[in-house]
Amino acid sequence: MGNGYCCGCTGGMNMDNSIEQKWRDAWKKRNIFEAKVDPSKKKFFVTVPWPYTNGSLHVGHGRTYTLGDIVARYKRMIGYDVLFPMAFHESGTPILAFSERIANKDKDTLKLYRNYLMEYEKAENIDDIIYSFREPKNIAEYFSKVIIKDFTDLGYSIDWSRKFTSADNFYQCVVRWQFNHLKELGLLKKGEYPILYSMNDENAVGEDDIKDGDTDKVSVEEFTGVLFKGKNFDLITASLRPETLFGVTNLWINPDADYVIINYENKDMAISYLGYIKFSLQHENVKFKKRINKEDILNETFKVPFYDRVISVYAADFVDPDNGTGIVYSVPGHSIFDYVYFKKNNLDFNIKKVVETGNDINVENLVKKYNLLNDSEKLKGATQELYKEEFYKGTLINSSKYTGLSVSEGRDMIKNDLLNEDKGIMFYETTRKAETRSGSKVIVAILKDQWFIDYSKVWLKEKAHDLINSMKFYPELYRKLMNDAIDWLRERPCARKRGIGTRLPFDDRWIIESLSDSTIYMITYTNANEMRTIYDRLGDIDDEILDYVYLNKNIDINKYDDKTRKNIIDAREKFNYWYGNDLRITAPPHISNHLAFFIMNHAAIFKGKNLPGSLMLSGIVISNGSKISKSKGNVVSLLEITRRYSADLYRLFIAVGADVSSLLDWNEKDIASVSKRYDYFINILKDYKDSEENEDYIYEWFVSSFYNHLKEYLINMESMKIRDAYISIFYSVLNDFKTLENRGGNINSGLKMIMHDWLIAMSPVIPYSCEEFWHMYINDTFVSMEELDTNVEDKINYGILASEEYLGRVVEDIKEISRIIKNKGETAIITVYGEYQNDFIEMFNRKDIKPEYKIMIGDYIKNRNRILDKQINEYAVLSKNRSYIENATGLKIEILKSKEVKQKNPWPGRPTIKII
RNA sequence: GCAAGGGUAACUAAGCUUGGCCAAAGGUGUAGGACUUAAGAUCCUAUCCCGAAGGGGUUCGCGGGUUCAAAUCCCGUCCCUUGCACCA
Repeated sequence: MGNGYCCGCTGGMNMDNSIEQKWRDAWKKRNIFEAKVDPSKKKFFVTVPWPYTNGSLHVGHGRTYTLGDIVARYKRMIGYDVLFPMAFHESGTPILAFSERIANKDKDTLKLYRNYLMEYEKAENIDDIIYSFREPKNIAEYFSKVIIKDFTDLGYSIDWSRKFTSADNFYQCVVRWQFNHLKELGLLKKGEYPILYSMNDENAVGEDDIKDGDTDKVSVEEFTGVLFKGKNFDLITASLRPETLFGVTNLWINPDADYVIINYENKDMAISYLGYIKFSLQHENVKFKKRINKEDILNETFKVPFYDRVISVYAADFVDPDNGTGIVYSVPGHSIFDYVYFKKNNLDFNIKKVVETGNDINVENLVKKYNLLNDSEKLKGATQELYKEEFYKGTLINSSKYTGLSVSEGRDMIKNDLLNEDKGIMFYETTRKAETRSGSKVIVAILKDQWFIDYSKVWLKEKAHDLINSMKFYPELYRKLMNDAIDWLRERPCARKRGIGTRLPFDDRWIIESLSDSTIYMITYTNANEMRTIYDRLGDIDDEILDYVYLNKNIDINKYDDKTRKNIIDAREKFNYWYGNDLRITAPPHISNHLAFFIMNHAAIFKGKNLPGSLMLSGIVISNGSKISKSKGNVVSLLEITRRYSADLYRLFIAVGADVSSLLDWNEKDIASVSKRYDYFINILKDYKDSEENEDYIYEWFVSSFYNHLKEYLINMESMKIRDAYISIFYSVLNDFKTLENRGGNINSGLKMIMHDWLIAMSPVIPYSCEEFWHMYINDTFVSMEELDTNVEDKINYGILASEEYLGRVVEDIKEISRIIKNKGETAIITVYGEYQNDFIEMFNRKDIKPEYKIMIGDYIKNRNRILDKQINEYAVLSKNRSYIENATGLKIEILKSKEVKQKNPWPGRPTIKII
C-alpha cells in the first residue's frame, strides 16, 4: 500500500484513489482538455446529453457519458482536434416541482434528497442545504456541482470552460432566435389541446405532480359524447366505442348520483354533476341550469341518433358518475357490463349484434368462459379482451350505411359524423382516477391557444430523411428506427404555462417546453464564452447578431463597438470552425423525442457541414439483473462507483462489459471478472523493470501479434465497435503475455517492446492507470495527449504469426492423439511435407499427374481444405521450438522431412504425426 | 394490434451483415491437476456423444426451402423483451 497502490475493495489491485486525484489535478492545472482551434488538424465535435440537474447521476447515466469520453480521448489520440463540452439542463417542471414539494415538507421528497445528500455532505449540513432547496435555483446549482465532481472523478476529458445552463440569459436569446426562425418557416401553430389539470391548483400537472404518476401512468383518453334527443331535454352519454351506436338498447344512469341540466350551444342536456364540472373545463360557455331528479330522467324516453329508435333509461349501480358524463348507453350485444347486469337482475333485454369478428370470442362466450355471472373479478379483463378482439378483427354489421366498415374505420366515421351533425361532443377523461401529491383531483381540461411545432410538414420530413440517410449510425439498425420516428411525428405542443425555461418571444404567456429548447443547443458550445460576453455588454443578443453568427448572414457589423464587434466575429469563426456535431451519443429512448427534434430542427435551420454527422446509441443499463429503480434499491450512484471501485475499472467495464448497443448489467460477478484482468494488467506494469530487449523468435512473434491486435483495434474503433476494439488491445494482449510466459519468454522484455504504444492505446479507457505508468516508465508528457502511430502494417510479420499458429496446431494434434491412444508413447515423430508433396500439388493443379504419384490423390483430396496456402518453413519452425513442444506434450520429439511418395502424406500445414 | 430487437451447448454470451478452417470465442459453473500446512487466490487441463491415431456422429427455438455446403441466406411458425408520445 505504501507504494501508492491498494488492495481495492474488490479484492484486486486497483489504482489508489490518490493516484487518480494526482492526475486529475495535473490535467486540470494544465487545462489540457480545453479545446483550442488548431487548423493543422481535423476537428471532431462530440456531444452527449446535458444532464438535468434535479439529482445526482447513477451507473446507468454514466454509460453514455463514459462512451463519449472514450471516443473523445480516442479521437484526440489519433490526431483530431477534439471538442467534448458539457452544459446543464434546468428547463421544465421537475426542479420546480421538487422545490415546491420541499417547501411543503413532502415526506418522500425530503427523504429522496436526504439520500442524495448523505453521499456528499456531512450529516450536520444536510438540513441547511435541503432548506435552501426551496429555491429551485439552488437545487440546480447544487446538483450541477455534484455532477461536475462526478464527471471529473471519472476522468472525463471534458472542456468545462464552455459550461452554461439552459437558464442562462444569453442562452435564452439563442432559444428565442430559434423559435423566431421556426415561426418564419411556418412551423409554429396554435390549437386546442387536452391536458391533465389540477382542480384545486387550477393548473396543468405533469407526471411528477401526480401521486404515483411515475409508476402508474395517467394519460388522456378520448370519449365521444353522444347526444340523445328527449322531449324536454337531451342526454349526453360518453362512449369509447361510438361504432356500437346501432346496437344501443337503452341508457343507464346511476340511481345514487347527482344529475344536473346544463345548457350548451342552446341545448339543454342532462349530465352527472361530476361530469358537468369536467365538461365545463373542456368547453366554453357551459351554463348550469338546475339540479334534476333521477325520476325525471327515468320517466323520459330518448332517441338514438342516426337510428331513429326511441329507448328508455334504466338505473344501474355500475355506472360511475365520475367517469365521463355519468350516463352511458347500453349495448348488451357488445358490452359485458351491460349484458351481465341484465342477466343478474333478471331483466328483459334484446341483443342486437353490430360487430362481426368471424370467431367465437363474443360477449356470451366470454361470460361463460370466465363465469362472470358469479365472479365479477375478471369483468374488466374480459371486457379488454373483447374490445381488443373486436377492434382488430371486427367488421360492422346491421349499422345502416356504416355496415361493412372495419371497427376502426367505423369508429372514426361515426364519431366525425356525430360531431359534424351536432349530435356529438368530444369529452376527455383520465385513464385512471388520479390526484396530485397535494391531494387535488386531476381531470382533463382543454387548453386553448396551445402552441405546437408542426412536424407534420412534408418538406421538413423530406429534409430530415435526407439528413438521416447522409449520417452515420452506430449501430446501423437505428437509421431505420430514426426514419420511422420522423414519419410518425406530428404536431408537438412546444410551450407550457409553468416551469423553468425561455418565454416564447411572440407570446410571453408561454414558456418553451423543455425538450423543444434543447434541440440545437450544441451550437452554443462552440462559442459560449463569446456569446455570454456579448450578452453582458449589450444586455441582449438580437436575432441579427445570431443570424450573423450562426447562419453566416451579413449585417452591418460596424455599428458595434470594437470589443463587441471582435466578440461577434470570434463567435462566428468559432462556430464555423467547430459546428457540425460530428457525433452525438445518447440512448434509444430519445429516438422518438429528443433525437427526432434534433434531426428535424437541424434540417429546418442548418445546412451543409453544419448538419450532424453521426449518431451513436448506447443500450440500457440494468443493475444486478433488474431495471434500475429506487424501489428495487439497486441504484448505484456515480460517486459510489469511484469510491467503492475505481474510475478506471468502471470505464473498462463500460468498454468491454457489453457491446455498445446491448444491455449492460452492472453486477458484482461481472465486475469481478473484469477486475481480475485489470489487476493482471496493473500487476505486470507495476512489476516492470527495465530489461534487455530480446530478439528470440517468441518475442518477434509477441511484437507482431501486438501490432496485429493494434491493427484490429484501430479498425474496430473506426466503426465504433468499442468492445471488440478493447478485447483486441486488452484481453488479447494479456493472453499473449501468458503465451509468452508459457513459451519461456520474459514478461518484462515483452512489455518493454510494446509498452509505449500499448499505454497510449489503452489510455482512452483507463486513463489514470496509463497516465501513472507513462510517467513512471516512459515520459513526463501526458499520455492523454499523446498521438498514436497508426501506421502498424510494417510492424507485423505475418509469417511469424502463421508459424506460431501452425506450431499451436501441431501441439494440439499431438495432444489429441496421445489422449486417444491410451497407452502413452514416448516419442512423437513429426514428418513435414517435402519436395515430392510440393511437386504433386503442382501436378494436381496442372491436372497432369505422373503415374507414380497417383497413389497420393485420395489422401490429398481428403485433406485439401486444411492445407495451408501460405507455405512456411515447417521444419525450421518445429526444430527451433522442439523443446517447447516436448514440454507441452511430455513426449520426445523427432522431426523428419518427407522424402518419399506414400499413400498417407504430410501436406503443407499438416504434418503426419506418429507416436511410438 | 403496430414497430423494433431477440431465441446458440449446464448457465451467460459472441458468431449471423460478407454461407465453408464453426462442435461453434470469452466468462461462469463442474471435474482433474500444479502451488499451498490448510482455506482462499492463481495457473494448467478437460467439459455434446462415440473412438487405441489427428476421425466419425448429432447440435445453434420449431418446420420447410435454396446450395456441393447453412447457426449464418429465403419462406412459414411458435415463444420472449422493449416502445407506442408530450414526459425529462
